[in-house]
Amino acid sequence: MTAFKSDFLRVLSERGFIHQISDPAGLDEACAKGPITAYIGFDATAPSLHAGSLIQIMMLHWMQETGHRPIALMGGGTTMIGDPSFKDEARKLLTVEDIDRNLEGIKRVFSKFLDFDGGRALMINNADWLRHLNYVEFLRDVGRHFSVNKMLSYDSVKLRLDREQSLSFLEFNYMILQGYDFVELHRRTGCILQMGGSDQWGNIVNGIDLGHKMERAQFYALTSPLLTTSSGGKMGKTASGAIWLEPDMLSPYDYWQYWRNTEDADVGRFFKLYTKLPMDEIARLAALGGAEINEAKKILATEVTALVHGRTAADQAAETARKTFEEGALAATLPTVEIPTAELSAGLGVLAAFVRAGLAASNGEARRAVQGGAVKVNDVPVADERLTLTAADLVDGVIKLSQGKKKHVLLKPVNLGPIPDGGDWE
RNA sequence: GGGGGAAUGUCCCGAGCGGCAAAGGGGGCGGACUGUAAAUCCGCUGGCUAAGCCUUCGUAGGUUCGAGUCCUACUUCCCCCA
Repeated sequence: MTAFKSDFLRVLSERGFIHQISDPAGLDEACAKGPITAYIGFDATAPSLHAGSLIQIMMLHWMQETGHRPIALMGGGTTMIGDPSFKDEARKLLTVEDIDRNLEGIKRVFSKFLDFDGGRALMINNADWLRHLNYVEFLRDVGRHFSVNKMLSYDSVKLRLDREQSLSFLEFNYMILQGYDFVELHRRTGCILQMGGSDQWGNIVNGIDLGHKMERAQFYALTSPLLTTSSGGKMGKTASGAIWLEPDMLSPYDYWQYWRNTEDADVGRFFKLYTKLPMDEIARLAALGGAEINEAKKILATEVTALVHGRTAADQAAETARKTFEEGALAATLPTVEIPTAELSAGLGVLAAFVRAGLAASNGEARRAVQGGAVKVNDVPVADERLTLTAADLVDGVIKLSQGKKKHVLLKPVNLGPIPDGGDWE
C-alpha cells in the first residue's frame, strides 16, 4: 500500500479497512485538500444491524474523526427491492411497514458512533426520493445511462446466473437505484464518495459511472474487506446466528462473549477494525502469545462492547464473565429468564425449563443435550432427563441452567407477572 | 406459442429399484484435549404425553395393502426452438 497524504485514508489503511479504492491518488488528493462528504447505505432487512455492519459504521466514525462529513444512508427505498448482490436466491419482500419499523431500530445505533450535531454527520433516508419516482421519467433520465450488457457482467449477479436461479427484473433494478442514490446525494450534499463492503463494489462503481454521465462529476468508491470468520459469512439465518447490535435482540453479556471467543489469529485485526485503541497499544496486545492472549481478548471484548452498549454495560459483562468463568461463582447479572412462581412450585421438568430459558428449541433438543452430557443445573450435571425442578433448587432466589461450558441462564421465579402468554421468546 | 429438464429433511449442498424418518457432505451444537482459542478425535443435528404415536420430499388430486419414488393437473425455475 502506498502512503496516503490524507489522515482519513491513512487511518483506514493502517487499520485494515481498505479493500479497494477506485482512484486512490485522486481520492487522497481530495481528502487532503479539505473536508469531503461520503456515505454508506444500510439496508433495513432486520430490526437491528449486526456485527457485520460494524466495519461500515467504524469507517463513518473515522471519517468524522479525521475531519470529514459522513452520511448514514437509510435504505428505506432500496430495501423495498432487495439487493441481489451475491445472493443465491431472491429475498422475501418486506412490507413498507416492516421496513419503516426496522429503520427505527437501526437508526438508534448510529448516535453512539457519530456526532450529528450541527450537521457534522447526516442521516438521510433514500425513501425520500425513491418512493416517489415517476417510472417513465426515471427511465428516460437515468435508465438510459445503464447498459444491460454491462450489468450482466458483474460478479455480484454471476452467482445467480450460474446457478440458473432466476434474477427478477425487480432485483435487477437494485443497482440502478443505488447508483441513482449516489447522484441524488451529490446534488443534495456534495457527496463524492461511497463506501461499503467489498460485495458492494459493482453497485458503487455503477454509481460512479452514472455520476460522470449525469453530473459530469468525479465520484469515488472505497470498499472494506468482508468479515470472514466462522459466523461472519452467513449471519442472520438461524435463530442463534447473528450478532445483533440492539440489546433487546442480543444481551450485552452475550455480545461480550462473542468477542471474548475471538480466534487468536483475529485478535490484532479485530482490535484495529472494531475499537478506537491507538495503534501502538494494539500492537502490544496483539503480540501477546499463548495463554496471555486471553487478557487481550478480554480487553477486546470490553472495548467493542463499550462502543455499542456503553462502558457500564461492558464492564458489567466483563465482571459477570469473570465471576462465572474464573471463580465459578454465580453472577446475578447473567441473562435471566423469569417464570411464574406457581410454575416452579408445581414442579418444572428440566427439559421444559431449558426450553423456557431459550437454551433449547424443543424438549427433544433438550433431551439430546442431557444425553450428550451438556446440561447442568446449579453447576451439577444432569443425567436424568425426568428430573423435576422445584423451589428447593433455588439458590439465592434463582436456578442456574447451563448448556455446555459457555451458555448460562438464570431462571428466576416471580410473582404474578403481567401476562403469562407463554410466547416469551428472545 | 412449441419441446425438454428441475423442485428432497424449512440453514445449505445433495443421493434416493414402490416398504423411508429418508445415504453422504458442509454448517451448527455438544463431549474429549486446551487457554471460554485454533487444529484433531468422538457424539447429536423432524415433533410428542417416546420400546409407541404424529408430521415431513414444490401444491392439489389419483393408482396401490403401501408413494419422495408411478399417473394427472397446477405453481415456480432452467434450457432449447419459434
